[in-house]
Formats: sequence, structure tokens, C-alpha cells
Amino acid sequence: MVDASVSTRGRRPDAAPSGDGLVPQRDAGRTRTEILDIATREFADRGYNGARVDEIATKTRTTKRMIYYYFGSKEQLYIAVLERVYLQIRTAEQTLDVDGLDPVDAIRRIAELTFDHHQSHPDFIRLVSIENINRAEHMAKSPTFPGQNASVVSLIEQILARGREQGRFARQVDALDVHMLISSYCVFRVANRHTFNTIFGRDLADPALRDRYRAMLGDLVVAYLTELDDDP
Amino acid sequence: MVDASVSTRGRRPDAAPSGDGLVPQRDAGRTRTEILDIATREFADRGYNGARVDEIATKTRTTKRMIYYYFGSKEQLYIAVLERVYLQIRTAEQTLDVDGLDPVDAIRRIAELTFDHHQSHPDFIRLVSIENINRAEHMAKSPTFPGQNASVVSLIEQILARGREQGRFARQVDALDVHMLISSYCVFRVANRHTFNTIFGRDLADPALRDRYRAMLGDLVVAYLTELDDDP
DNA sequence: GTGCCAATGTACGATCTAGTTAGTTACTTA
DNA sequence: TAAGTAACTAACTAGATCGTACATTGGCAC
Repeated sequence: MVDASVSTRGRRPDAAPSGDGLVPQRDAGRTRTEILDIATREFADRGYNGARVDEIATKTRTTKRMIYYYFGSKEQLYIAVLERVYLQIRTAEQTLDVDGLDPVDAIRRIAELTFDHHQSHPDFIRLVSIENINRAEHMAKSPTFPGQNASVVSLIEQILARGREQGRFARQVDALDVHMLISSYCVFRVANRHTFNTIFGRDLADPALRDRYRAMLGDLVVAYLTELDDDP
Repeated sequence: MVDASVSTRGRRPDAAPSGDGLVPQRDAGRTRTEILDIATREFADRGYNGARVDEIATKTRTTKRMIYYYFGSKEQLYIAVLERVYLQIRTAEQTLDVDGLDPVDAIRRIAELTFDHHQSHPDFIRLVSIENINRAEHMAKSPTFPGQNASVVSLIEQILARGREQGRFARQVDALDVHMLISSYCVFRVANRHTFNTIFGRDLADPALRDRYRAMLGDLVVAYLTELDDDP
């Protein structure tokens, strides 16, 4: 099996192609990326078992042979797809800057980032669902995943601490639970859109309802964090 | 080499003792139910595409031919499985009796019923995820589903109305949104258990954490419904 | 320009899988 | 008790699907 990230031997460094200015006919990086793009769509669309290697190959400008040349197997291709979509949300989360914000606004900001990301990346949500159906067994074969997303959680942790100090957050809660709460709301809207719509006749992911559900999430999280326990 | 004159076709391999009058050798209802039971497990376990008709047949006391005899196709078997698991939760929801309860307790009760049902029926949750991966296209072929679950929603609606009358619920919310909120929380814990555990090292569906997450859900819903909007 | 090899293409095969064909028998009922 | 039929079984098929053996070529190093 070939790892394209170290297979650039003999390739021109990224500079202009050999004088004639044409796009080179052979380009490992480009071919590999194109396979990944198509595979992401196909796996997200049809699931791991439903996706067809032949179909992915056909939709690429290259052939099935190249999939096995670069990725080795259907499963390893799928794992590469998973790694890439998770990298995307991790990257998005790292753009967050809530240092100057009030704790209430900061937690709203985080919730809204998750909301917006999931709404605009249904493929990611589908791949996560697919991976859960497979009990995360493919994910387990990659060293990339364990503990990788800790950054958002520690950000939430900081905000909760600030909120408590300032007397804004009355309730004692765990940061990972807050993340779970936000995720569950944002994931459900996209992941369970189809059965929900069939049964209740409401399309949760309808863009027309977006602002309403976005506001509801913020209200929900803030209400939970600020309200005092009402035990008599 | 097979001698056609002594063909074994159609003969039961382990010719069971007949005529003992206790358990009939042939029983359409029992066979059908057994196929459905095994199929539910297999589809929930491996997904629609991942499940194998041959495997389902092998795990049954009967043969693959019977699956086609009773259900016609893999897809129709799957639809029958779906119909049955949805019937179960509908039935559970109908046992709810919250007439005598305070609105706050009543809404907690509904949330906890959903929580408990989903925790104890992971196959149902998996089948729902699988169906969403398939964009609810199989569900759409059954007349059973559209609008069927309206009963919980109208129950929530009644409770919300009572709560507003009594001044307990400050916020103006839609009953279906409350149902969505409860479902998203309860579904996520079970459906996304594996990826969440892989990435964050916490098993949301761990029985040891059950009471904590059950209480959190109630607190969450109540906080959201009772808290006033905090716009200045 | 020539040698080399990464990158690519073609064609095929072993296996799996949904569904079918053909045949058998337990049970009911008249 | 005879006959009809619902319930049942074994063996097969057509087509799909992952993966591979083998052939080929573009472009860089020298």
C-alpha cells in the first residue's frame, strides 16, 4: 500500500509544470484528493455497505485500480474519508474566539457554531451516523480519533468556570455534558430529518426554520445553565 | 453426483417426531413471528444493506424460502420489522397517564418515558438511524407511518396549555418542538454512543450514568419551559 | 535520449447474495 | 379416509461486487 503523503518522491515540488504550462497528466496528490472527494459523497450517500467501489471509480476521472493503489481497500478509503471530515469540524472549532465575550454570549456562540456547521455539513452527520451503525469499528482502526476533540470541551469548561465566578451560571454542570447536549440537538435535526418529517410532517432542516431552531438552542442552553434547581 | 430418483428435495432433514400433538410442526403465525424476531436483530445489527437474507434464514429454524413465502422480499421484510418496532413505542406512549399531575411533573414524566424506552430499546434506535441513512425511503412505502405518532405531541400540547394557564410555563413554545428536544437528547445518547465514546472516552449509555442523564433531561426541559426570555 | 519507476489502464476471477424453481408433506375438513 | 392446500425444503441461477494480475506510459534524473 502506498501512502501518498510520502509518495512525492520524483515529483516536481509544487512549482510550475514542465515549462509548457499545461496541467500534468499524472499527479498523485490531485488524483488522491479527487478519489477522497467522490468517496466522501458516495459513502455519506449510501453508507459503508451501500457504497460501491466501482461506482466511486466511475465518478472519478481515474479507475478503480487507483483506489486500491492509493488506499489499499474499501475500508481504508472509508477511514481516510472519516479522518478528513472530522478534521474539518476540529478546524472550524479552532476558529472560535470567545475570550472577550460575556459567558452567556460565549456559550451561545459555541452552540451556534455547532449548529451552523452541522446544518451546512450533512455529509459529516451522515458519516457519523453510519459509523455508529458500525459501532465505530472502522474509526477504532485509525489512531487519529481518540481524545482528539477535547479542545471544544475545555473551551466550554473555561466558559462555565467564568460564568460561575460571575454568578451568571447557577447550575453545577459538567462541560462534556453541555457539549453532548448541544451536539444532540444539532445532530438530531440533520440526522433524523427524514423519519421525523415522514411521521410528523415537519422538515427540521428546512432553511426557513433555521433561525427559529438556532435561537431555540441558545435559549435552551442558557436557560439550563442559569436556572436554579427548583426543588421545594 | 445426484441420483434424481432419490432426490432429497423438500424433505425435512431431521425428520422430527410427528403427531405428538404438543407443538404442531407447522404454524404460520409462529414461523412468521420467528422470522420477524431474527430479522429485527439482524437489520438492527448490520443495517439494511449489511444484513443478509441467508443469515437471517440460517438463524431461524426455517429456511430462506419461507422469508420470501411470507414477506416477498428483503425490503418488505425490513418494512415489517420497522412497522413492528414503531408500534412498540406508540403502545408504550399510550400507557402514559398524566391527567392528575402538575404540568411540571407531567412533562418530566413524558421525557422520562422516552428516555427509558430508548435506553432499553437500542434496536429501535438503530433501526431509526438506518432508516434515516436511507432517507426514510423504505418507510415511505408503508402506509403505516405518516402522522401516526401525533398522540404524544397532542399530549404535550395539553400539558403546555395547562402549564401556561397556571403560570408555570413562562415561555411560548410549540409542542412538536418540545417533543423534538426530548427525542434528540434521548436518541443521541444511544445512537451516537460509539463515536462519542471513542472520541471523548465516555459511554453515554452506561447504566451507571443513567440516573444522572435522566435527571439532566428533566431539569433541562423544565428550565427551558419555565425560564423567562432574558432579553433586556 | 535513455533508463527507471511512479502512476495509470484493462480485463478478469472468486465469491457472495437476492431471489427462484421444483418438489415434498403435515394438517384440515368434508 | 381421501383429497386439497397451506406450509415447508433443497438446490440452483443471474448478476453484482471486491479485489487483482498484468500491461502500459508519462515524466524526472542523469
